[in-house]
Amino acid sequence: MAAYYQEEVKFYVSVDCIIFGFDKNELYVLLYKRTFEPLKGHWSLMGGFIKSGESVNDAASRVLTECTGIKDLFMEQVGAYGDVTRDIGERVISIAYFALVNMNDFNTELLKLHNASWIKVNKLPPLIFDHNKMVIDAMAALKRKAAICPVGFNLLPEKFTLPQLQCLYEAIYQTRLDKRNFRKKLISMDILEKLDEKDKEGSRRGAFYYMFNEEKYSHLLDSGFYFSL
Amino acid sequence: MAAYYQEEVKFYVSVDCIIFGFDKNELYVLLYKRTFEPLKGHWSLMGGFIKSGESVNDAASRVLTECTGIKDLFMEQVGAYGDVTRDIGERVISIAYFALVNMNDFNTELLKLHNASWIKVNKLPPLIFDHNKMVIDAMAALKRKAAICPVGFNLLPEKFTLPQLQCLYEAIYQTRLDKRNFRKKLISMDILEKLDEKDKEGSRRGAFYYMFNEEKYSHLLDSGFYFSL
DNA sequence: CCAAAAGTGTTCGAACTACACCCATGT
DNA sequence: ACATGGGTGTAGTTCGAACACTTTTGG
Repeated sequence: MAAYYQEEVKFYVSVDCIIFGFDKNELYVLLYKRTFEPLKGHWSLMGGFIKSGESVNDAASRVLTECTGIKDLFMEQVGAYGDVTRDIGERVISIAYFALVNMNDFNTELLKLHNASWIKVNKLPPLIFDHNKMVIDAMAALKRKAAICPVGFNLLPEKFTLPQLQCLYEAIYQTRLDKRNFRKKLISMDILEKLDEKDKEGSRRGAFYYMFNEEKYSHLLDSGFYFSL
Repeated sequence: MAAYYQEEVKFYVSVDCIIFGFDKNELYVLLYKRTFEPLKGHWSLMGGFIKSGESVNDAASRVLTECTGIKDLFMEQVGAYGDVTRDIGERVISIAYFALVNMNDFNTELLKLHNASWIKVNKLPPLIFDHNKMVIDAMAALKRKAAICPVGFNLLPEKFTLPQLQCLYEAIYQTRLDKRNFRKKLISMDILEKLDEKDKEGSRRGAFYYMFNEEKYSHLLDSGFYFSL
């Protein structure tokens, strides 16, 4: 391959992943304690260096699969972070991604293995480098995305209840929503499938399970519908 | 400085700038014909490699200043582009930024010097690499941004008329807007200053000039107001 | 006097908000 | 029987969408 750009400088480039989870009415981020220098022992996002012959997206996928054990998570780029001194080791340019995962799919062994924990987004500890800013930016990106695309379902089990779904959106938007208005809107969209089965965990009466109907949704998209919450 | 990451690979990292301009009811992008290999002679965005000791944002500012002659343009990151083969020379990871500029502030000599031209966004030629995608993504970013922040004014002269402003938003959103509704909304926001002077270019009758009042706007922001169009 | 763009109010319907009570069930 | 969360409908308001005519003035 011709060396066109010889006189230019090269940089380390990494990806950092903001992995969101949801459980018991709270949004969580997956954080871990660094096991290597610099800043060994400090809280950090999951990340990794981009390897030769690997696209930036592929690197993010790889890191996500490594630390969740799940392939093909929903993920989206947040942005590039390029301050000269953002990494105190050496200069590293990093590209942040957020991902959405169903916390119940998770085996706790993997967490232990990586020295990782789920931390409530409202109670973030100080993170290394500019990782706090990354999480904040990722939250904003999630809000924007969740308002116009039905991505929230990635944070829930396949079968979920409407109260659960409402709690999820309340956690994402950091606000309270009216129960009746929320249900009305969701049901009128006609993208959910109501099951006969009930979840009896949360209450004596039990709440009906629903499933997101991908097919209906993409059909509606074709006919000019767009999701908005 | 300790060499913590020695075993990792380094990459060329560049910035590419989507510079938007507006004139005579049309949105333009500043493009240039490459004067160096690879793909010399092809249409391309303005870009440049990140230099040692320079942050990614600084690199974008530098490139913008170099090719517009203007400092402190409004600019915002679009995202990182990291496909392995996106650059046919060698592997380069690129971070795209869009910027907004008043086309009238422009000296045509600089354009000549860089072999650059203003091209209508609706009539983009094929660009090198993934630059077409970058422009499309930048358009989307501009739409999103313009809907929630008064950034459009950066594309206009300091003094502008309401019909001009409306045309600008029509160009950004790629749609027609109702004259009366548009004026009503803008004026009710109370962020514009009406001047006594008229622009007699566009019509016999002439249209009153307005100016964006930064101070009023930031004052309103403090009291919970938010821009939305 | 005519062409061409600037400027101006009102009405209608859709969508959002607010709000309170009954239901089902396990203990 | 009661405590707990699940489920339902309506009225009022606000906001955006649609819409047509008058004004100004240079040529």
